[in-house]
Amino acid sequence: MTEPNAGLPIQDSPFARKLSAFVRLSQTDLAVMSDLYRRRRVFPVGVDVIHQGQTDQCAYVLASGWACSYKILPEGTRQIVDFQIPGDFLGLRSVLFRTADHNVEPITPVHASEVTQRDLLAAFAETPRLATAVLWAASRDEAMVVEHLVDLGRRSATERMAHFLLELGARLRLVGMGDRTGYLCPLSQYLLADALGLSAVHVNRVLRELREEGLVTFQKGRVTFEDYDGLVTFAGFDRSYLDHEGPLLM
Amino acid sequence: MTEPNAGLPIQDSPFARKLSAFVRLSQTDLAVMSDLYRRRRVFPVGVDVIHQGQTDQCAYVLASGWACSYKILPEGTRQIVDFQIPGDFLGLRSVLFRTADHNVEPITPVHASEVTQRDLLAAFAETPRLATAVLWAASRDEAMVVEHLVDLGRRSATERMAHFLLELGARLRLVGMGDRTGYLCPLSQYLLADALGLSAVHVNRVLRELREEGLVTFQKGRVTFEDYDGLVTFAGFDRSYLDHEGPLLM
DNA sequence: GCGGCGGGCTGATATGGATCAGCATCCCCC
DNA sequence: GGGGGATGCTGATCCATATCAGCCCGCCGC
Repeated sequence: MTEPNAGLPIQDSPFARKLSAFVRLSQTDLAVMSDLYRRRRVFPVGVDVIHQGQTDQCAYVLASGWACSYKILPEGTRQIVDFQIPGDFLGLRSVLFRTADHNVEPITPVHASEVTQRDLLAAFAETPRLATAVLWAASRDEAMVVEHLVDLGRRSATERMAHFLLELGARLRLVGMGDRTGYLCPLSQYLLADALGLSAVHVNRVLRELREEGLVTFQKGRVTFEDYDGLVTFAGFDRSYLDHEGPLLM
Repeated sequence: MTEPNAGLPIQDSPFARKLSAFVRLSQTDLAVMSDLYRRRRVFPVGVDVIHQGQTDQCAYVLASGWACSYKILPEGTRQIVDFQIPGDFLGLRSVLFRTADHNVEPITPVHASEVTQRDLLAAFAETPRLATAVLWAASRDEAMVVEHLVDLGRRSATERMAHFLLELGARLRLVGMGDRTGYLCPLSQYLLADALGLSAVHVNRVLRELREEGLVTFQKGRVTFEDYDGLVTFAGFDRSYLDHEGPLLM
């Protein structure tokens, strides 16, 4: 397999693009970031990136591919907490805990850069602006989990799916992997079910319903928005927690 | 109203007690913390501490009383994301966003110390160890939200309630407000319903069920564990995400 | 060329929890 | 001392979603 975006200038990496939505990154920031990108690793499907209960994990920045973080329950079912796309951290939270409290598993083959606790703190010391940006990224991750929690607690299955597809679209657009018309999406209906707290059967029916309503189509690995504004209204989607209009910190 | 724990030495404050579960705090750390505690405010029930959509919010450290953070949905219902008890941050996440993405409302009268973004970054510069501790506290908050998400996604109403009561108990014990036999709890069944994604009616039935099973009793503002180990098993509760055995960082 | 398997799809039936309606108690305020 | 607003509690009914069962299709390995 060829290394995706190997020759990409650092400011065009998904990670830099995402952080740029929050702070304006200087040449120094970019150089330090470039350093973080050094230790590249590849995870094929089936090899966990982070394993629940394991100690002394390090974190990763996802360069290409899709992953998901999840928790396993005693009965054997699982709850997917979130999906990760290029530019996202994998296991940032678990760096601070003695043992990882969740799993991260690749959905497609994954290229990721290893970041140890030491690397991160060193980078922070060098450019505090980057520290702020990373803290922002972590806050954004938490905001997404909160929104996901609202999904599960108070939205119907159909609203939940609509909201989820919109959020994913907005995130992908931020790193240049989709536009207002839709995006490529490697998630199976089983994965959606594990994420949305539904059964796979019901995911199928909900997708059909959204398709028949003329709102979104999810077929053959592509999500196509047929009526974006209608979908936003239906889902009660407010993207303000995902970015700002233009960088905040200069 | 008299100021609760006004004369309390700083190392006995709930905030210090909680952070001590993670790092060993030096005299300097405690002094800087004492400084953060300076600007005290009081919020009676009915006055929001943080208001969704408002800009330039600051955060607070809760000194006494209970609060809850929640999101309002277009239809008028709400989802409570978490309850805050003494020692917890209020709105830490919203300091980094231009506008707050959630509400925080007192459940009982609340005493809290105001912390601005500037205060926080200044304190971090002074004692990096405190920065790590705060980052840990934030990670722990996120871990709790994640566990809450698993509650809503994959646990039955009864397991969910059991898990919730256990988690709350463990948190309260960490700040000295409860023990293995139980704790005082000012939450109404309506609040529980908004948090657990249930109807108030069903909350009532679930509590009855747990009582009749001889696991927990929640009556007259007190939660009493009748069979702690049984409850832990029933809920699949693993408290490892809430603390460590002894401080990690020396 | 065929068997196995993952994934999408669908109908029938079961069920957990919502919703609606109403009563009892306590407490606060007039 | 009486009225009204929270809060707790309970029964009856309804509905969203789970569960079970099975089919079809395309892909991969042998």
